[in-house]
Amino acid sequence: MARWLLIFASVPPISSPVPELPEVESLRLSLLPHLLGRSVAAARLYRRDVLIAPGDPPGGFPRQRNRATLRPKRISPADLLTGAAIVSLARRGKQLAIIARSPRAPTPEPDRALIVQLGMTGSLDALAPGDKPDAHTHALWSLDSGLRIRFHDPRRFGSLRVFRAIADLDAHWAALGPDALTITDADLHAALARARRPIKAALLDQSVLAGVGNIYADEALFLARIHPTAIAAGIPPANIATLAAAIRSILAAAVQAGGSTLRDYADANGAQGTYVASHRVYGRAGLPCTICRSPLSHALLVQRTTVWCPRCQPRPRIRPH
DNA sequence: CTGGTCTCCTGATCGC
DNA sequence: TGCGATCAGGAGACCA
Repeated sequence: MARWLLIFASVPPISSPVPELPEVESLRLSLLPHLLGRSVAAARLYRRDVLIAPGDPPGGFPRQRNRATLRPKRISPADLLTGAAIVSLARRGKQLAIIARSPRAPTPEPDRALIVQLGMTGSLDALAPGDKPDAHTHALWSLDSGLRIRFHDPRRFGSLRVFRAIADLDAHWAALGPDALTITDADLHAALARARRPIKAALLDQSVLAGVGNIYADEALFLARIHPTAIAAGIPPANIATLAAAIRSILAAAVQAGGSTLRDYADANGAQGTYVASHRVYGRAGLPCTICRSPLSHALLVQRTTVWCPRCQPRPRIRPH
């Protein structure tokens, strides 16, 4: 029993209300020791609409009102990794890939993968022994170790994506921009060079840069003192370099914080998620800027709440052609 | 091709 | 106390 508790306690739910790159990376790191080398003894799918498989209708499967245990046609048990051995966990942007090898794979190389996309409210965590999957549990994997991992997502913006070959996963990820955690000045400059739209919109586009969401976009722009509506391609290279550095440092700090959350949680004091990112602008509209004390501005940009400091992030002057 | 808008979904919060 | 309205947001569909 003690062993069970130890395993369970070290696979915590993610800490942030909205999983972005740091939360996914923390999740990946926390899952590694439990999943690597393990085989999937059984997998169960409760909602077909969270799964995206080759050949599915464009726009995804019809939304399902009620939860049910499924043995869906056109999906083999192997698609959910049943019987496969987990070889590695990879991340690109906010996507987490479970890479596995089927028992009778023709080569020793991994031959399939499952991408977990957490969306807004998704999580991947251990189901405590004795607990039953609740209404928001959409998939459940039982490992040969006895550990049960669930995909939990109340709002169902998340998804599971099936890949029957590693080449297909590579192709899927090739459509994403460079990973934000290690973005270089040159790569960010190249990614934004032809973007004639507000920098905030470009940063949120995963095909431009993979891993930045609404929270970190605002935080990085604040740190780099760039106005969110500045046209991306018109931002001077020096400022783009500052922005790249801001993105890297903010994300890296948040990944570290995820690690500290892990340790806090292992203390079993119930204070899981005690780390709350010290946001400078996100969620602080109208409050004083932490640098100049001006009230922070806010507006809707690309359908997203956007907060910035009108003094620290001055609106760029329109440059004539 | 690019970029802007709509839509999916449900828990939390707010006003009356 | 209750209940309806509103909001939040990732990313794919869709359209100009």
